[in-house]
Amino acid sequence: MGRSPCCEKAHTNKGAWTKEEDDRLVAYIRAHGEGCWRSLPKAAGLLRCGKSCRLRWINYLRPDLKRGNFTHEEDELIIKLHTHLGNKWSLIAGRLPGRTDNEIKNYWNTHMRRKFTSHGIDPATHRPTNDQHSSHDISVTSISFSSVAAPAPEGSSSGSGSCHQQEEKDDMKVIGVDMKLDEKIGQDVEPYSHDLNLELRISPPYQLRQHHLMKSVGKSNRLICFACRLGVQNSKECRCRCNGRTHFLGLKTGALDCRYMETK
DNA sequence: AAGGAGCGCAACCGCTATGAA
DNA sequence: TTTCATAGCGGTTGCGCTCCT
Repeated sequence: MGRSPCCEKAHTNKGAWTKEEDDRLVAYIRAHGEGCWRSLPKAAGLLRCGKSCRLRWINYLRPDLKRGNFTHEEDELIIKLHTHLGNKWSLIAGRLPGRTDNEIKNYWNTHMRRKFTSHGIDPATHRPTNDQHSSHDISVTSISFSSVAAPAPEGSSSGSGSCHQQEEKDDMKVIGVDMKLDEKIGQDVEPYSHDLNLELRISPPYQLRQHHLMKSVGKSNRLICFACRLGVQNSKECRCRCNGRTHFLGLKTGALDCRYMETK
């Protein structure tokens, strides 16, 4: 037995919203607030599914939405957050005021993904697609994007022959991809002088690097639980009661502990 | 100028999480 | 504890627009 439909599909409109429908939805929410989405369409006089109303409001009609192109700063932040969160679009959107998860998802799947792949980088892993190493023996992957065309440092192009191609129409450019073996963990890495340097350290299981990570975070040596590393400190799954730890980029630091990043 | 290909984005679908009864 | 309704999320689809031949 399947789930009952969220609305009577036979009597609901689908497809693009009309101006009149938008106006009705906005007027209703302004008057009554975001209440029960299921009952909203009927109350607002809309022949729409509640789910559809919710999507329309969140993704398009909300007054605090920022429309228009993504800025370079937003680009960087999206890359940074995607490195650590993956396809958690709602979490990423939560760090980008005025942007919706759907917008960011679309932007990633169209613009960013193409830029990554055109430079020979897997957008899912942020690693070179022709990477010959297995995942367990790579510890550092530095992917740097810059709006300024700067010469790539010598020897920084391993694994990505397309990094230096100039034919890219936009001004985004991969400066360097650097991979180092596991024994490099903890060593100082000569920084590139770029606008942004993302360093993703793909490492052995968290506990093995606990001491190093605690030092880098500058906190006590208390172990944090799995729930906190996922950024859900206040959940009932929390075993360590580390609520309220410092935020970084608005994220609970625990969420970043297993793979941390540096920006320059 | 016409038509096909590719792209971008809004919207939908199916699933999971959550909370109330 | 179980069941069910609802909210929310991520993946996917489809349409309209632009570009290219």
